[in-house]
Amino acid sequence: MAARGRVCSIANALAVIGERWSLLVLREILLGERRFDQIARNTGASRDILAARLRTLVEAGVLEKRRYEEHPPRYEYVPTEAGRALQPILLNLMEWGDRYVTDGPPPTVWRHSCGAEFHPATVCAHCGGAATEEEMRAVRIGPVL
Amino acid sequence: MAARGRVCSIANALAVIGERWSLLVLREILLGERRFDQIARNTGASRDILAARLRTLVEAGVLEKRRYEEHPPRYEYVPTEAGRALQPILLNLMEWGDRYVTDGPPPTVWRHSCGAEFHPATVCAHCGGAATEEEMRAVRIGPVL
DNA sequence: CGTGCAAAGTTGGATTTCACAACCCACTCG
DNA sequence: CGAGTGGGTTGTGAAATCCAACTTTGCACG
Repeated sequence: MAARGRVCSIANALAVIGERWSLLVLREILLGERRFDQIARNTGASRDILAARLRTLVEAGVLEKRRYEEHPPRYEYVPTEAGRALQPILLNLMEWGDRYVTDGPPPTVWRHSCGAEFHPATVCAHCGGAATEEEMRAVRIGPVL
Repeated sequence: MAARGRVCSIANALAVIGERWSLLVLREILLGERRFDQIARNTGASRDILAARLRTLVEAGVLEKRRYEEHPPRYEYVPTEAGRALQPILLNLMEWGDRYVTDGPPPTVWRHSCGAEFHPATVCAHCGGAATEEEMRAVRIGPVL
């Protein structure tokens, strides 16, 4: 792992969930899939890579591996708090993909409890105001090593 | 490129910005860096990979390559609208990394115009309500091919 | 008993990507 | 002239990925 470049939590986050397939695995987990075969089918990842990714996500504390059957031993993967906290990232990725990459209508659609079709907006957690570039300024930026 | 797996804008988005270094390049661009050497230094990516990433991001319409000097020819990379629309994703990634990965205090801190230290919250764009799992339900989910 | 099926992986080998250093070219500066 | 800078390309070797096949532990049928 390169220790070079800017000291940055984006880089640190990507070291955990930035490898290929990791976020698609999380997508399936947060859609409710918990089993190896199902995750393999729904993501398209090959089984060896999937096994490796699940291991690193468990080690990183994003998923928990739990035995749900003794004989024969069978396992499921459930999200930890850190795993559930990735949902905003996935929602924003989906929105961006819908807008700028996917041709045609969005493949997946959510509805919010307010009745409207759900689209994410990222706002200031304190005041609820928009998080545009003009509204924000960097107080401190991680240095480059 | 696997055409397998679920039809999903998250997968489509990751096909564009999910390769290694792509999001760190975007981070630097959105921090205001525009030049090849500076992006190389600040991300830690090797120059050959960086050249490849910049090419694919330009082809995907996320960045624009612009000549800013004729003799000798010099280029800068500026974000398109699609590139600027990635900011919420980066802010949420930073927040998640601060909380669950980075040891110690956040390396980078923003302040919102309301005066508070900035932390992102993802809400329903229509009503402003929280985007928790209980508040949302999937109307349609992309099929698995 | 033998065959088939399922879940959750592991193994071996080919292919692709990545990393690192070195090099190139067009200029500018001293 | 020689050194430095910006923006890359090339060559080589290491690492990661893909794919298909195999393994293990058990259940269910006939």
